Formats: sequence, structure tokens, C-alpha cells
Amino acid sequence: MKMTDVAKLANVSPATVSRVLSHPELVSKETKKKVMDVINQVNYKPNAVARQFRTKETKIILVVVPDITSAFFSEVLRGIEHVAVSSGYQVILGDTENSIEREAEYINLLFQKQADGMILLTARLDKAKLEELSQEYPLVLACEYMDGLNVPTVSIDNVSSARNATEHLIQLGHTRIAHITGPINIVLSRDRLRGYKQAMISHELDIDSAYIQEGDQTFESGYNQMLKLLALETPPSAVFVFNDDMAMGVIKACKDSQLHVPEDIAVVGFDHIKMSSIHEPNLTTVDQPKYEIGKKAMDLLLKQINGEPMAKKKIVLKDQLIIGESCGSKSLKVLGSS
Amino acid sequence: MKMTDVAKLANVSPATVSRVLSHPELVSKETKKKVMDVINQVNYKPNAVARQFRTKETKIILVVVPDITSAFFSEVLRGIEHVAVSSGYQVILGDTENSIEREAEYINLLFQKQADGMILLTARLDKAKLEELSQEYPLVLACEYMDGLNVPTVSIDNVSSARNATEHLIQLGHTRIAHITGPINIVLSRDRLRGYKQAMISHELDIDSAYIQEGDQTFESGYNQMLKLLALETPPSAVFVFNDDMAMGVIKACKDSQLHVPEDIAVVGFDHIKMSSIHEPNLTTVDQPKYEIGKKAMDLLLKQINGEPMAKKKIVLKDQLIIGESCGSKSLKVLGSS
DNA sequence: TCAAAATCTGTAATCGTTTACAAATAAAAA
DNA sequence: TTTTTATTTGTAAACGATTACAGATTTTGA
Repeated sequence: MKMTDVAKLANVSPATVSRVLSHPELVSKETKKKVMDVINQVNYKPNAVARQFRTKETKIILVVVPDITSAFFSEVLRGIEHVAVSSGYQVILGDTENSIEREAEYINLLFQKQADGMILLTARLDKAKLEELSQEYPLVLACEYMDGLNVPTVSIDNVSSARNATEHLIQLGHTRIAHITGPINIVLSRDRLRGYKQAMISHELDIDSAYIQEGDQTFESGYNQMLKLLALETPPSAVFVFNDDMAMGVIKACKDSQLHVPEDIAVVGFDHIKMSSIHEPNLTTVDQPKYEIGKKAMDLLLKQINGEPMAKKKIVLKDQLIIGESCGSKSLKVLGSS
Repeated sequence: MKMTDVAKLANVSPATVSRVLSHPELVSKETKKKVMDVINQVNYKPNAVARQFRTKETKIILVVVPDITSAFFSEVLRGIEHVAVSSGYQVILGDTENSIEREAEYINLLFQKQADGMILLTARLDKAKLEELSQEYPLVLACEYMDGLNVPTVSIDNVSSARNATEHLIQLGHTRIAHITGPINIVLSRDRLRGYKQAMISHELDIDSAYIQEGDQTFESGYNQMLKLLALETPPSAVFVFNDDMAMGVIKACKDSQLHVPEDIAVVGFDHIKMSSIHEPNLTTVDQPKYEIGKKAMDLLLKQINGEPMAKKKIVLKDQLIIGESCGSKSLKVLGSS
């Protein structure tokens, strides 16, 4: 059943049917009714691929996520989806499972005109490729980012938020502060590590390289890296951890070593995922405005698609240090960074 | 840059370029090289929409998920993706956020030929619509299902697994066993409730309707419903909970009421999400073969797409009761159901 | 050496919409 | 009434790939 069939049944030209569907204001009330009746009667659905082929528009936005398992991204997605749907776009997701190849495959979808734009929540590809892509297609980076990359980006300032989190531990009197990083090939890991170091140095505390351990974002690796730290001759009295999942692993490792959090060891996480406030003790952690990041990213993307000018290409949103029980701080105040 | 341009540059016909790309075995080595050189030189990417339009194939599978936040689905997705990719298909995701309207929108993508097939991990739409859809397009239901619906489906037997879980509590000597259900408009909730009742009845235990509370799948609702149960004159000594998220909420409610799990209250969850084994005490819970469900679902879908016959339209996989600490059972054996 | 078969390439139609342009009709202005 | 303008509809080309078919060339076998 195609448009010409509908046209024949309604005794009009295919063009008229098309207009009823796409530009109803151009058609008289009577013909509109006549055509709509036929459409409903035969349950005609226009072939979207043919339409996309002709109009060069898909009304689809592709969002590429490094790991849908991560509780962190879902909230960002909600923000994206909210703006997208209210502008007539559908959002589809690509999960790369942290694989660069998969990331490249999804990017191909854009090259092949299968989506009108793309939001990357991961940026593991090389800069040149991304820049080239961004030259030709609407593209926004969110959450992750890349130094010196000329692509619209929405994120928080990971250096200052990590510095802030570390300083919180310093203010509580800790001096032996360790840091469990994320995979060091990710900018986020490197920036948070830098923030940690800045805080340590500016308070004239030694940075013991044995106190810096690389994790892989999982609960288990948090657990394992913490056991390593506890095995040191002088273990740390506090740990700043790359994300909440690992922070929970860290706490488990402490418990299994007969240590109490926060009495014996203070722990700060990152992301403020839902579990972090359910967990016992609940975490002191850095909260990113996830929903807002998603909204802003989609805003930027729409501007590109519609050829509107962007006020700023880089948007840095504010984070918040959420004070939980895992540092033993008595205060409940909220410290804003950046 | 389109195919005819490449053809001109390479001094061949567009047909030959197309063949180099889609049926290279039909082209001589020399022309192939000539064409490929031009393609690489000008960085030509075929327009996928045009190809889809002509071939009526998208090589895309749409997976519709009720809630990507849920830790449960990601593993199912991995299974789907694994099979899909190895057969040359790309998987894209639609998140309905539990909204029926959104579910219908994604289904439209199929009607509009934007995907070659669809796997629904949710089934809230009415039976007639689904059956109609399945008549016309490759469709598979997984995890959720529908009574008497003639659509290929992969799932576990929720009745028997719930019965099994409840019987585990009975075998441990419990008689006052409560059940916190999921949203009762979902089959899964109704089936698990049925399994619970079957176990109670077959062991001649009373079913106190105050012992049955409806939750909404979230941690918070588990917490709240449990507080209600604890407020009863004779509170239950054990609770079978619809899912792990709520089960963790239940345990939190117990802790906050100065009760110990499992000493004072035994708790059984459902899904065996990652957190359930990290949680303290870790949960006794029903494990679904998530990855396997995904693989089988994609297998069934591919069979439909390729017009191959299906041995069975309904596949019921085995679940497992994972014994954790939340019931105080000393044994570590694994009980298979169904 | 020549016919038959196999291999390779080109021509042109096709997929289902949308839309520029033209034509026809109706409404408004003179 | 006639001219001008606005409204409504139809005609036909276009989007960029694929593929049936035919024609050209090469290879094979007798």
C-alpha cells in the first residue's frame, strides 16, 4: 500500500496525499477529509525511508553511550530525550560497551545519513576523526570531552570538582590521602587525578605514588585496589575514588579488613548514583547535574541542525559535593565547586 | 559525493561501483582496485538511506526497553547484541520509560520500515495490536510476555520460579510469609504473585491479604511497603519481593526498624542484579539467564527475518534460586526450578 | 579454429516520497 | 464586468542507490 494507491482511492493526485500528510495547511478541508478517510480505512503508513531519502532528514538523533549498564548515564539520557521529543526528534541509543570499534561503527551511521545528529557520551576516538566528523555533521560531546577539540561540549569541570573533593578530605584533617583513578586512557580519569594532585600540592601534602592506583570503574576493581592500598606499610586514612561503584568496592574492602568507614578510613566517591545514597554508609560524592547536561547537549545539537548560531561552544556546568556518611563529617552543608 | 561521481572518476558505470561495494565477487580485480582507489581517495561513503530505500532492508534491529535504568536489562541486551552483530545487524535501543505511548512510538518505527525487526522487552500494549504487528513484521517478545499471544517469546516461567522462591522460605520454617508485588498491570507481577500463592496453598499456609502489598519496582517503594508490613499486628517473618531493588529497600526498612536480616526477617528477591551480591547482607534471589534470553530472542528474530522455520515459538529458559545471606540458610546449594 | 560457456561491464528501470512549477478555479479589487 | 490576487490541485522530475537484462570480451573444450 503506497501513496499512489491511496491517491487513486481518494481520486486525487499523489502530491495531494503527500500534502495532506506533511503540509495540511495547503489542502482544502474537503479534500483533506476525503484523503484522511481513505488513509484510515486502508491503514496506510507512509514509508519513512522513502521520505528520508527524499527530504534528507531522518528526525532521528543517535546517542552513543560507553556503557548503558552504568547508572550514571540514564539520567543524562532523560535530559536528552526530553528536549528531543519536544522538538519532534526520536532518540536512539548505541551502546559501545567501551569498545572503540563499536564507537566508530555508530559514527558510521551518521556518515551514512541515518541520523540527523549525534551526541557522544564517550570520546575515545582520535581528535582528527572527531573534528572531521563535526565539520560535516551536527555533533555534540557530553560528559566526556577532549582537550583542544573544536566540538561543542557539555560537561563539568572535573579538575576543580576533584580538587574540591580532595580538599574536603584535607579539611577534615586527613594527610594520607590516596586516589583510585579510572582507566587512565580516559580524560575524565586524568583530569580528576590532576585535581587530586592540585589539592595535595596546594596544601603541601606529599603525593606518594603508591597512593595512586588505577581502577577500571567496576566495584571489583575498587575492592582490589583498596586491598592493595591497605597492604602498604602505612596505609592511607582517606581515599578519593574515581566513581561511586568503585567507592562501594573500596568500602567493602575496608569492612572485610575489619576497618570501619568513616572511623578508620574516609571515602569520597564520584557521580552520586542512586545506590550511593542507599548504600550503608552512604557516600560523600560529587554530583554532576546529569539531567541538565543532557538537556544542554540536545539544545546545542538542535542549534547545529537548524543552523542557528551557538552562544558558546563549550558549556561547563556546576557540580556539587554531596556530604554523606563515608567521611565522618558532621556537617551536612553542600559545597559547590567551579 | 555520490556513486555516479565516483563512477565518473574511475571511468566505470555506477553499476560497477555498486557491485564493487555490494558484490565484489562479480568484479574483476583490476576494476575493483581502480574503483576502490577512487573511493578511498575521495572518502566516499554510500548513502545508507538510499540503499535501504532501494533494497528494503535496513540491517537494523530495534530493541525496546521499558527502563534502561534497570540493571536487569543490560545483560539481556548484551546477548541480543552479540548475536546481532555477528549476523551483520546493528542494534539500536528505544527506552520507553515505562510509558505505553512511547512504546507505541517505537513500534511505529517498524511500521515505517526503519528497522528490519524488533525485540520488545516490554509488552504493555494491547494484544490485538501486537498480534497485528507480528503478522506483518519480524517481532520477538523477551522477558515480558502475554497470555495467549501468538508471538515468538523468550522468558522464564515466572510462576514456577516464584513458587520455588516461596517454597524456599517455607522449607526454612517460615509460615508468616508476605509478598511485595510489582505493578499489578504487568504480567510478571501477576505471575509471580500466582507462584507465591500456589506455594502457600500447597503447603496449607494461610494467605493473609494484608501480607500482599503492591510496589512499583523501586527501592523506595520496597522500603515503604515493608514499613507497612512491619506495622501490622503480627508482622511477617519472611518476605518474597518482586525484584532486587525493592528487596534492598525492604532490608533497609528492617534495619531502620531495629530488625536484623536474616535473624528477624528473611528476604528473597528476584533478578540477581549485580548489586544483590554486593549488598550486605547479600540477597537470596532468583536468577534469570539474562544473556541467554537475549541470545535466544535474537535467534528467533533472525529466523523470522530470513524466513526460516522456527522449531518453537515459545522458549522458556531455566531460572535458578541463588542462595545468599538474606534468608539465613546455611546451605549454599543452588536450586533449579522448572 | 570455432562454438559454447564463463566472466565482466554497461544501460536503464526502479524503489516511494516530496516539491518546483504550472494550471485551474475561486475570491477580491477595480 | 474585468483584472488581479489567492487558493487549491495536478504533472513530472528528482533523491542515490541496486539489479535485471543485454552486450562485449575472454576462456574453455572439441
